[in-house]
Amino acid sequence: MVTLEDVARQAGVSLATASRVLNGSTRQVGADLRARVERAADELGYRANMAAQTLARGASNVIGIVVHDLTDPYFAALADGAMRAAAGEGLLVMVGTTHRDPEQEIAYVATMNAQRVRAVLLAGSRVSDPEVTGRLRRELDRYRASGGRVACVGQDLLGVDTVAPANYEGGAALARSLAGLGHIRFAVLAGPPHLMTARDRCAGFVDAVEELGLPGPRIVHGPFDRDGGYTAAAETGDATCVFAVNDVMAVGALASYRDRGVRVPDDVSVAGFDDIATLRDHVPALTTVRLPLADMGSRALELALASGETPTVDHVQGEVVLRESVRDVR
Amino acid sequence: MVTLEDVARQAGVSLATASRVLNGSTRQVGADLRARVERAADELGYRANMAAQTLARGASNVIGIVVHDLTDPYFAALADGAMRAAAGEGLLVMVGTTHRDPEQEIAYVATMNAQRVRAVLLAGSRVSDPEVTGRLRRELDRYRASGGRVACVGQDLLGVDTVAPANYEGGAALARSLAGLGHIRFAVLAGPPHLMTARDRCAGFVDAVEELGLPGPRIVHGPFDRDGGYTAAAETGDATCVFAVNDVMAVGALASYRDRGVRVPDDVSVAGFDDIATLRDHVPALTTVRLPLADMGSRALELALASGETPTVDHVQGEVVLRESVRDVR
DNA sequence: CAAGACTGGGCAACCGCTTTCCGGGGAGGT
DNA sequence: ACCTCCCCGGAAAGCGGTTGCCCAGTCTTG
Repeated sequence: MVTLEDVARQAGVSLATASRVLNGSTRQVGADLRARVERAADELGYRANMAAQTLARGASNVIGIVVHDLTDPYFAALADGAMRAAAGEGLLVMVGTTHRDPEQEIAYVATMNAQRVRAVLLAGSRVSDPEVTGRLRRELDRYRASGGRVACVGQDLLGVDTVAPANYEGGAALARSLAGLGHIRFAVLAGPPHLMTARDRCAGFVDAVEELGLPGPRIVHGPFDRDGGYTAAAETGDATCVFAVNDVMAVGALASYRDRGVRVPDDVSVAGFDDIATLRDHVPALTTVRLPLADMGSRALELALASGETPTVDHVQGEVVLRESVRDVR
Repeated sequence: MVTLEDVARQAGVSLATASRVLNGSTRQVGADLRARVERAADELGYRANMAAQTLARGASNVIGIVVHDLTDPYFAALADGAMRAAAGEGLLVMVGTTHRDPEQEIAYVATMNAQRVRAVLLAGSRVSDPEVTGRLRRELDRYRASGGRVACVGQDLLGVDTVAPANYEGGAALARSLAGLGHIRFAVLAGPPHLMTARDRCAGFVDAVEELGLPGPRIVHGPFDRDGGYTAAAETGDATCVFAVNDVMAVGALASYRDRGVRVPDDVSVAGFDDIATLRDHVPALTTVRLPLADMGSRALELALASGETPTVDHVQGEVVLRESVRDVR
């Protein structure tokens, strides 16, 4: 393993000079020495040891991103946005996948803290359990106490910079659009009761429906993924319009109806949430609420890096996109 | 920032003892001191500084994964498999996204080397340019010279442990299946000419078609993504069966045909490659060649960590999955 | 009961790099 | 010709841990 000392010796200069040449410094180094050092480094195949550099500088150039599930396009898009922004700042990215286990999320914050990453991004829904949230907050505080920066994409529950998708408002806007098409009997594939994102989207939808004087939607809980949507879709009763709280569940629901010979949108209309890019070619095209996921990811990184005294909360509005999976029944 | 020294002082023990208690060691520490140290660490909110630990131990617990594009479900699945395996080994993951730029890939290897990661996984197709491959190899050699381990998912071109999907054979098997259904005039949406994965799949398909004595398929080049498939599908002429070299392109092709009123599979049959999970509910269901992506990712990590003197090459066979996007024309 | 084998605690060297501080030499000013 | 200032090179003190080694005390064991 080639060290800076090897390079310095080979070039016949001091450690200090070699360091200044190779790893940047405010100080100048004479042209001849500089060339000698560079040549030596090249010949020896020197690569700076970042661990040593981080230790000496007291600051790393790594950020951490903690996501629930990278194979879920929602998180992939979010992470991609954040990673692009990070690359733009010359930062490396360490990714932790919790597979939806809140304990894992806490553990990852501790780990990222140990890594002394410059910032941590928490992507993904909070859960409603205040005990878990409390422990997460404590771990975050511990991290921030030693100079770490944190941002979160999701609910503003952690007292940190947050990019908060307007889940409630998005659900409500969608409900109003669907009611505007003449739908009256709704059902919601509501996901898990403890997941805030699912809850907020569902609540916005239900409240809006009720404000319009329509009968309250039938709520069907279940997992937050494709299979959850598939299963839950079997219990939507006589609803003419079904809202799945995310696109992946909506696609599951569509598959379920298809398998059971229920036509969409003729027999039942289906809408989702997120507007996942990979799903845009689905047939029938999915009505949904579009969220600018990549922007949200990069925005979260910006917030984290810039974070000042009082946390900033950015509310991101979704945009209802009507497509052929819902029918106009007026 | 709380250091081990702070903990040791607060607990009234030496640095060595505190280290042995908190960060593991073969040496025993008496129960009372151990308790004192643990309490002090907890009170102070101590987190070991991994940079220091890495430096002192001379080995980090981080691995690097370099992918082309995380929002492409192919890479997401691969990365997820590798990350699960890494988590099982107690390793952290640093992810680099090249956005399909080979120079970026080389740069990331250098960076991962600087980070002294335990292993680097290179996921994704090689390109046919030998100059670029040569530079990548040199960078990898430099990394391995200092004890780094490397594995690759893709073509066995780097002289490292490799998980090699049988792209050529998969393309050929698919061709034989499709010909078996009575198809005669084929077209291939072949992706970019320089991308080995695209090339191999295409070559396998073409060779198999010709071996069967059928007319050579029409080859349409274009980008490796959804839009590439969409555009290329406009030029498939009178082919009755179209092979897109990956699922994402195939979905683009399906969209193109739909937009132009060409019915699939009635007017034209379409097949892809990879069997992307997110796309399994597509309508019509896509005929494809299934690759066990998550397993390939975790396998690559295993290979890298275990890597011995001579590189191992694992060939992974794909499995043809016939679904409704192709028609039996016999 | 003495001697050797363990146990467990602490000192200090070291991991590889950054950066402060010091000093020598050349340029510019008077 | 002398002084000052600036420029640039090097010595050395950290950064926060790990670990080899020494040593005192306790446990066997003949």
